[in-house]
Amino acid sequence: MEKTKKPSSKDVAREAGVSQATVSYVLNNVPGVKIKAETREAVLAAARKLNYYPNEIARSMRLKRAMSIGIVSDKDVSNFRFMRILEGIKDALLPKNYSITLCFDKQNGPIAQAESVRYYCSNRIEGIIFVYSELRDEDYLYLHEKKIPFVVINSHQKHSLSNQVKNDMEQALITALQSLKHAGKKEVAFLGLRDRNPLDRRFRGYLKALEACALPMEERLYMRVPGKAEQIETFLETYYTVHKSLPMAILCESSGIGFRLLRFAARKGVSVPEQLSVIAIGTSRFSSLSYPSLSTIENPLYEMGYTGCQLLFNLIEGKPTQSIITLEWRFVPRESS
Amino acid sequence: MEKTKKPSSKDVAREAGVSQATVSYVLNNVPGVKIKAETREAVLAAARKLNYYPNEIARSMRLKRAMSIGIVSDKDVSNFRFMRILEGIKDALLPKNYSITLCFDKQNGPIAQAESVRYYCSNRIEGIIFVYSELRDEDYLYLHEKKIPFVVINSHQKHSLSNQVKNDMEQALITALQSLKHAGKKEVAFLGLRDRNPLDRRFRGYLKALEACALPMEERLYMRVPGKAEQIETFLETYYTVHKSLPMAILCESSGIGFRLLRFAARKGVSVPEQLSVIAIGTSRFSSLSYPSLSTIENPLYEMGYTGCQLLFNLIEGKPTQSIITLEWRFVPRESS
DNA sequence: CTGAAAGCGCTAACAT
DNA sequence: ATGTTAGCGCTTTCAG
Repeated sequence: MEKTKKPSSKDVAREAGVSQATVSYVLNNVPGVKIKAETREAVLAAARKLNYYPNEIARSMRLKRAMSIGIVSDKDVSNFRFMRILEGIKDALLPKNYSITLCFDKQNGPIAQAESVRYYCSNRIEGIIFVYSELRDEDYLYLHEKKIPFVVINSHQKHSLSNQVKNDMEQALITALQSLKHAGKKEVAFLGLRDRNPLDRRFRGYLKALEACALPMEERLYMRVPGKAEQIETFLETYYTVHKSLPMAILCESSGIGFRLLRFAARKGVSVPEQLSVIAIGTSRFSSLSYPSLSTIENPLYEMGYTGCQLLFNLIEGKPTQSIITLEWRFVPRESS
Repeated sequence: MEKTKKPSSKDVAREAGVSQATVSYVLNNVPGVKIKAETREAVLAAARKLNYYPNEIARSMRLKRAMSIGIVSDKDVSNFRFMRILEGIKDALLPKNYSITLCFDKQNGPIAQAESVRYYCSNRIEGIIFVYSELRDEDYLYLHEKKIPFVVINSHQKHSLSNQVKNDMEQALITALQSLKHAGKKEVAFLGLRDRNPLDRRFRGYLKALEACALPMEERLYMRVPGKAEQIETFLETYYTVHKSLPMAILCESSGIGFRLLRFAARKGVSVPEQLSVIAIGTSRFSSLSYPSLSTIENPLYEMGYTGCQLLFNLIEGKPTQSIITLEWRFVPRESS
């Protein structure tokens, strides 16, 4: 791997017949420094000729900024959600020319020894974004105390501490139910699993939305299936045999359950959305691929990444900023409603 | 965000009453430099007292090494596989104190303008690992020409070019079928989808393995279902009604299909593995969670990451190295076989 | 065994 | 409008 030494800004300066400073002024478009069009051209030409790339390390060193931020994520986040959030982060980073450093924090052990924190201390990164990874109270405290810029992007975090991008689905739920009501559906049922606590707030959100929309609230509309997702089919089968029909509209706890319901309806010859409207809570890669395509209420993943990153930059740059940002879920109507 | 300036090695030196050089010698354990135990202690104590972390940027600058490698991955890799490979990479990186920089290469456009290459040119990374992302022939050429250290970790790459970690499942398939034969299974069927080209090599591998094991090769054992994974159940239902039984052993194209088969068997009261042995091709997070747990033939994901990273380091450091490494899949017997 | 000093490539006062 | 120069924090000859 015979390395031909890379050209430095000095080389460019010599080639263009100017000083190193001028090269820096031109290449960085330093505001307040006027350069004659002629010299500017000469510099750019020289840089192109030598195929010059500024050495980011030297730049970092001089600016005393790492030009990178650390991302630590839970291993079990689905790739789809993680990537979507990353895209948001990346786009917020792009104009700043910052890079992303992946950190592998061990779940156990004090955060002071986590890779992300060590990277921060050794100037490899300027701040940390925790994506869907659980932070303990003492971790929050430590990060604050050490004045480490950080942001938590997480929908399941229990308490509302600072530096957090949260999300709220109440409004989107109301919009969704409202649209069902306008379509003439006089009742909206809820289909989900009973034994899964983390998603319980979806059921509670549904109840609140029912109330807000003045839709009937009755026990028989709460289709909460014990066991695992596989039981949904069996449940529907039984329900259908007993009632000889399904509710006019069903809100599903997750898109997975939404797809199951669609399949069931197709098998029974129940037409969607005429006889049955289906809306699912949650973002899925397949929502628009099913037939009929699945109406969903989606987490603002991209925005969570984008906004979270901007929040982090405000912290890094010491700008005043909100410490908790709440983003709204979106109702995305498709063919099934 | 009031920054209290971080201590430098100079501060540590002053605190310990030694020179900056000595601090460097001690902290880096420079080979060939003997330090009196007494001064060493003084330095370490001072470092601890000041809570000193070496500035990695300055270090990079001086060493002219970025101390980071770039990872570019296809967005559609499942998180499970990607993370497993990353763990391998990470572990290979750990003793070297290198970090991982995520690169977002656009699929289209010349690789010369991809983020990974730009990062390399500007000294942010020392090499690139492409994980499951398609590289065109001209990309290979470009990377070689520019002498950029890179490695491709990819099972689906069509042609065998250089700098690649490939994998081979032939041996593992033979081991698996052999074990079925020893368990007294006189025939092994294949269950998979017909209309999916990328996995076709699994079926071909199965045929080869049958031959190697001297097991019967008959059309009726090739259960290749047209359509999508959902059709598997219907297919099995029909098959079972017609034949009144299932083959004694079935090799499944993917773990998803394996789970479907297990469920079907349970429903029909077919005991696994006594009446039916099941083995699936592919790594899954759930293999050991089903009942009975699913025997699988697994891609060496972790090793692909680990070895790929070592290969990259050989390239970076200019050491002689194999340019293509092939890793073997593994047969992991569990309860279902 | 330890210290003094040079210098990596860049930017930003300060000069001119 | 552009050049001169100091120095970011570290490693590493070279001297002692």
